[in-house]
Amino acid sequence: MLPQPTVRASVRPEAIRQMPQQADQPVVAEHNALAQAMQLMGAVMPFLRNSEIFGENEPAEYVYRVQSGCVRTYKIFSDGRRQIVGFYLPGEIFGLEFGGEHTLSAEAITDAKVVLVKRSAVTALAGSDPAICFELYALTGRELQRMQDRVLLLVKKAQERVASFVLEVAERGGSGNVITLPMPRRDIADYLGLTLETVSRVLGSLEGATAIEILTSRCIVLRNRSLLKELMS
Amino acid sequence: MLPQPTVRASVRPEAIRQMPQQADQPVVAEHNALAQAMQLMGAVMPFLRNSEIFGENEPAEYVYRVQSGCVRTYKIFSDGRRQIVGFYLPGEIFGLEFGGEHTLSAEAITDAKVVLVKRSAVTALAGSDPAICFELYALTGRELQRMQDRVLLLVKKAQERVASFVLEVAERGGSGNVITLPMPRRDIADYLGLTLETVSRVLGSLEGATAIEILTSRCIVLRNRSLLKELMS
DNA sequence: CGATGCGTTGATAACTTTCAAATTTAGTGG
DNA sequence: CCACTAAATTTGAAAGTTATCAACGCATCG
Repeated sequence: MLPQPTVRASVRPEAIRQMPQQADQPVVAEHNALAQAMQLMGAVMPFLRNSEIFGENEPAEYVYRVQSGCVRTYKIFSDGRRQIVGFYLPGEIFGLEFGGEHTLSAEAITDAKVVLVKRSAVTALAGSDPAICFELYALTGRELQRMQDRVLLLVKKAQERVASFVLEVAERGGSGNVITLPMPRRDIADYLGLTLETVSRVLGSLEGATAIEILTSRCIVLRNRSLLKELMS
Repeated sequence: MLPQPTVRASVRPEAIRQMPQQADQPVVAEHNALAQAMQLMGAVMPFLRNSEIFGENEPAEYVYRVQSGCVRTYKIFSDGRRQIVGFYLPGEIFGLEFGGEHTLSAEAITDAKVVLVKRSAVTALAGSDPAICFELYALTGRELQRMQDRVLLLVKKAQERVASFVLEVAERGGSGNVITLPMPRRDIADYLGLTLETVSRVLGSLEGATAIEILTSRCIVLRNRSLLKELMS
C-alpha cells in the first residue's frame, strides 16, 4: 500500500504551450521496472528553458521523469534567495512527494522533455506489483542518501563544495573527462550555497592548480581526478 | 518486497556491557503499527552517554528505535571535523539503511535505551503486512523531507540556523515554552555546521533580543515565538 | 551597432572561525 | 554539605573566508 495522492488540479496550462527548441539528448539507459512502466504510462511534455514544471504548494498530482534536458528543483526564501535542492538528468525521477502538495518548485534548466505520470497510477501499480513497490521505496532511499550527502557537502568550504560538484557531475553525467555543465554559474552557486562570484573564483583556482581545465564556461576537462578528490577534503 | 539485509556481525559486545545510569524518560506515544511491532519484536539495550550504537561501514543488521534518552548520527571527515546528520528523540526510528552497511555512526547523547530489531525481521514483516510496508515507505519519506529541510537550513546565516534549531527542538521535544536541550553546544554546532562559540554567541544575542531566555545552558525558555520565526528569516 | 545575458575580476565589507582566557557548571570524594 | 577537579560554556580579539558591490569583457541577437 502506498500513499493516496490528493487529486486536484489538472495539467498546468502554461506547461502545455511550451515547445522544445533543440533535439533531445540521449536517454540514460534504465534497467528498472518503475522507469519502464512510467515511460509506458506517461505523457511526454516539452518544456522551454527556464519554464516552470511545477510550483511550490501546488497539488502533487504527478510524478516526473526526465527524458531529455536537465531540471532543477528549488525553493525561494522570503528574502528572495534561492536554494536549489536537486538537479535531475535524463533518466532520473523527480517530484516524488509524501504529502498532498509539492514542497519545492521545479524548472527546466535547458529545453527538456519530461514524462508525466499520474501519481495515482504509480500508486496503483505499486499496489499490484511488489517489484514496483520496492523500487519506489529504493528510489526514495537513494534520494535520501543523496540529500544526506548534500548535508555533508554544505558544511564544507567553498573549494571543497565546488570540487565535489565537479566530480558529481562527472560521475552522473556520463563517462570521460570532458564534462558539460548544463546549468549556469548562478545555478551551481544556488545549489552549493555560495555566490556565483565565489563559484567562478574557485573554478579559476582549480584551473590554476591544474585540477581542471575550463574550455568554455559550460565545458570543463578533468585534468587530475585524484587532486580534485583531495581538494574535496 | 523490501531490500534483503546483509546479515553479518552479531550484537556489538561493548554495547552489552553498558548500563543506564538514570531513569527512563517517558516514551512518546506512537500510533503506528511499525513502531508497535518493533517494540514487540525488539530487544531493549541500554547505552551509556557517549557510547557508540553503531559505526560507519559496519553491516547494517538492525533497525533502531529510541525508547528513552537521545541519539545522534554523524560522520567524521578526514580532517577530523564531525557533522551531525540527525538527532533522535524517544519514539523515533534511526539506522535505516538502503545498502548493506551503515553510512553514518550513531552514539547515545544521554544515557539511553534503544530497541533493536533485526532488519530481516522488519523486512519480513513488511513483506507480509502492507500497512507495515507503507509505513516504512512513509518513514523514509519523512526522513527525506527532514533532510531536505536541513539542506535549506544549512545555507542560511548563523542566527537563522540557531533560531530554526531552537524552534525545531521546541516542536519535536513536546509542548510548552520551556525546552530542554539534551545535547551540549558542541553537538548543536556540529549539527548546524557552526562552531560552538558561534552557537553560544548567537544564543546570547537571541536572549538579548528577548526572543529566548537562557535559564541554564541546557534549559531555555521561548519568550517570543513570532520573533524567533522572523529571525529564522 | 547597441542591448542583453552571462561570466570574470577587483576592492571592500560582513560574517564566522580560530585561538586564548575567564567563568560557570557538573561530578566526585571527603 | 562542602571542596575540589574536570568539563562545558561564555567572552574577547584577531585572522580567515565568503558575500557584496562595482566594473569590465565577451559573447549572442535583434
